[in-house]
Amino acid sequence: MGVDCHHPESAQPGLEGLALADAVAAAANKCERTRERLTPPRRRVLELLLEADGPMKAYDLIAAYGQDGEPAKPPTVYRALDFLERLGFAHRIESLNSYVPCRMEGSSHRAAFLICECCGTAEEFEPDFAPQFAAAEAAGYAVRTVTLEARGLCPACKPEA
Amino acid sequence: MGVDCHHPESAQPGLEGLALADAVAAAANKCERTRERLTPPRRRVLELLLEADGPMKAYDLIAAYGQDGEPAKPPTVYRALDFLERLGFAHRIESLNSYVPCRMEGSSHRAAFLICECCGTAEEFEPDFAPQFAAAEAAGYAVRTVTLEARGLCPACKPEA
DNA sequence: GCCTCAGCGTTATGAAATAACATAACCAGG
DNA sequence: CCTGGTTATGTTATTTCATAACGCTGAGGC
Ligand SMILES: [Zn+2]
Ligand SMILES: [Zn+2]
Ligand SMILES: [Zn+2]
Ligand SMILES: [Zn+2]
Repeated sequence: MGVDCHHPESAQPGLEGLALADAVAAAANKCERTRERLTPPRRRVLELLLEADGPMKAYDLIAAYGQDGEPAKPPTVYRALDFLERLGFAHRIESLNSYVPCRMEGSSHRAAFLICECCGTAEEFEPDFAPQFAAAEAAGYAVRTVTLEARGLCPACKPEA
Repeated sequence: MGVDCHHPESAQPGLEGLALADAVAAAANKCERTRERLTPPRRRVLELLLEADGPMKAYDLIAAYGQDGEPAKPPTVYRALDFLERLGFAHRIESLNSYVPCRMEGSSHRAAFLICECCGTAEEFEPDFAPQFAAAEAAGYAVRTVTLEARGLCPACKPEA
C-alpha cells in the first residue's frame, strides 16, 4: 500500500451469514420507516460492501455484482452507491476512490476515516469538527458537509512502539 | 455548481504580471535552497495554477500548457503536479479532482479547504487538527497526512443573513 | 571523461464516472 | 380498475481522470 511493510490482509473482515443478513435487514427496516426503497440493485451493492474486507472500488463492485459472475453495468452500481450514500448506508472515501459501508450506529453523522497506508483498512470514526466548523463560520462560510481523511499506519502496521 | 444560485465568477482572481513573476521567483528561490529543480514544465504548471481564478483540473492544465495553444501530454502535467505537491507549492483537492496553488506562507503545513458549491472557489485555511489527531493517536494510529475539505457556501454566495 | 540517475517526451492503455435515452415498476387519485 | 406522474432500471456509448512503459537527454559527482 505505498509504504513497504507487509502485514497480512485487512484487519476488517467483512460480514457473513447471519451478521450480514441482519445488517441488510436493518437497512431494509430503516428504508421502510422513511419510505425509501431498498431495491434489488441497491441491496446487492450494500451486501457487497458489507461482505468486503475493506474499501471497495466501484469497478470491484461492478465485477462482483452478478452471483453468476456476470458484471453489472457501471450506472447500475453508481446509482446504487448514490442511494446508499444519500441514506447514510455507505460512504465514499475520496482519497481512495473507494466505498465502505457505514459502521456507525447513529443515523445522520459526519463521517471521517483513518486510512492505513499499509494494510488498506479504513476505520470510520466520529469526528469532532467543532474547531474547523467555528473557523469556517467565523470566515462567513455556511458549511454543509465535511470530508476528513487521515492517512497513516494503523496499530497493527505501526512499527512496534 | 450543483446549488442553484448565480453569482458571478470565482472570487479568487489569479495572479498577473509582477505578482505572478514574484510568486514564481519565490518558488524558484525555495527550490534553490533545497537543491530541487524548478524545471520548465514544473514552472509552467505552477504559473498556470497561479494565474487561474480557481481550482484547475489536470486536463485544463494540459489544454492550457502550450503558449501556442499546443496541449501538453498528460504525463508532463501529472509529473509536474506531483513535484509541486511534494514541495508544497500546490495542493490537490480530492473532492474536485482539481489542483490549486498553495496560498499559505509557512512552508510545511497541513492544508484544508473551504469549497464553495456555488462559485467554485476553494479557500485554503490552516486547520487545527488537534482533536482529531489526539483521537487517532489514542486509537493507536500514526497519522501522516490529513485531508480536510469542507463544502458549503462562501460569504458572497450565502443567501443574505 | 564517464557514470548515474532524475527528469522528460512519447505512445499507449487503464481506471473511474457520467450522458443520454428507452423501458419498466410504483403509487396515488379518479 | 386505469391512467398519469414519478421513481428506478437497462443499455449503449462516451467522457474524464490517471498511469505504465520505454528510451533519450543533460546535470552533477568522481
Ligand atoms: Zn458512517
Ligand atoms: Zn494497517
Ligand atoms: Zn498550502
Ligand atoms: Zn461562492
